[in-house]
Amino acid sequence: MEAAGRIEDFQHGRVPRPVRERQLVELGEELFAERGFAKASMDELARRAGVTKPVIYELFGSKEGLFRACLEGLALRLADHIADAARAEDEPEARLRAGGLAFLRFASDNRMAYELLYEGRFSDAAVSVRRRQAALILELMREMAPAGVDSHELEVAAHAVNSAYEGVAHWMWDHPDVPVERLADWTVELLLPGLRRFT
Amino acid sequence: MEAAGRIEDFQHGRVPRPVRERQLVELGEELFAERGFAKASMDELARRAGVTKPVIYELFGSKEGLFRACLEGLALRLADHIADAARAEDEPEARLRAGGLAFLRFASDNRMAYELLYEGRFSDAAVSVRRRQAALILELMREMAPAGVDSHELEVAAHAVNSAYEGVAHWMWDHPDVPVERLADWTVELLLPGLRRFT
DNA sequence: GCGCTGACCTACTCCCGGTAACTTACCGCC
DNA sequence: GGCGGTAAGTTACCGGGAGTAGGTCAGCGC
Repeated sequence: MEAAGRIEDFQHGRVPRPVRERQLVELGEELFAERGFAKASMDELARRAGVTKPVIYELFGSKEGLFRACLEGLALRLADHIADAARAEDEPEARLRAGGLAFLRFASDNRMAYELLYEGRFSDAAVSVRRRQAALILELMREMAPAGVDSHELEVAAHAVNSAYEGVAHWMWDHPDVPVERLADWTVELLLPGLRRFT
Repeated sequence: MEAAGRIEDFQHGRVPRPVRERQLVELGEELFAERGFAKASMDELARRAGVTKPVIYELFGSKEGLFRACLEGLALRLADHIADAARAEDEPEARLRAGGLAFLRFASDNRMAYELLYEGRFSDAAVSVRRRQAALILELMREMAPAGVDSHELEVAAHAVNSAYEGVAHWMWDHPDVPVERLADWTVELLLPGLRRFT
């Protein structure tokens, strides 16, 4: 009987499936980010959502299914963020710098979300996230690559670039005092010379 | 009373703690490699070792404790493998190629062990493994870097190089037909130009 | 022989992912 | 308006795995 009504109250009682789904994904992202995959419990998610477990299992099939659904949104947000930043530039160097900076900013501002994306290399979910990121970079590179470049070599370069930035992100978390722009510059200086061949 | 006697039989009955410890770490590495951390069960390890669970918990405290102990050995082996290969060369380019090749070979020949090392970025165990690998590369780079190079920049480069190779390893698993030497060459060509500054 | 210590086991507890079977609110239709 | 049918949700459970309390049993010093 409160006038207030917290957000969750909107979803109390019976609600169409797609709404429940979005709500659960949202709460799932929070919970997984707080606790990590292993320590997040489905019972707790159910409690937070004001629902019982079978509802979640009806919608997502399993804990991993829910996790995938949560990753989906995160991965899309990250990829869009990077693609937008990179495509705003034309020159290869500016593209690399802008894309890399966007990535590092995302990792810096959404550390929990980022780590969620890569939790468990063994899980094919994380593997597919990495593949998609590399595919994005590959696409961006292909838009500028001259004809005659070996396709496999380009793919390998894309994977290497992607992972190199991941490594930089890890260093960044250990050194929060170093400005992200400087990191982006260093990484460009390291990678660009070897990438000139592809432009 | 069999003449045969499988290896485990040596450890049956009462045995000094350090021996049990080594045996459990060894069997643990196998089990974790087979199933991954999450799906490996302590009951099964106990069964394989011919011991009961409390023995394991007495020695390692928790499942994660055992996991750490297993990682320790793996990480050391990997690091030694790379350091030996790299230090056998003098020229920067040859070092990078040799070290990188050693890494890729390890990842190729011991995929399970490798993935074990990085299972779960969130787990601080994996994070510390990555840090140590980067530290090794940093050390190798420092042995050749001229004075006056910014220390932070060198560290970032080491992390980037390390992770770049991780990314290449992932691509490699998706393309087992491509010879590892070619991958090593491509990666050297990509990274070396940007590293010349540090040599 | 006697007790003490170190190696090991029995027999649990609790938590968590997952499920089978049942109940309730709502919506269209006569 | 009431009445079925279905979408939405619940209760009450199972199995398995991490972790533990407390007991057993062999050997060694004395």
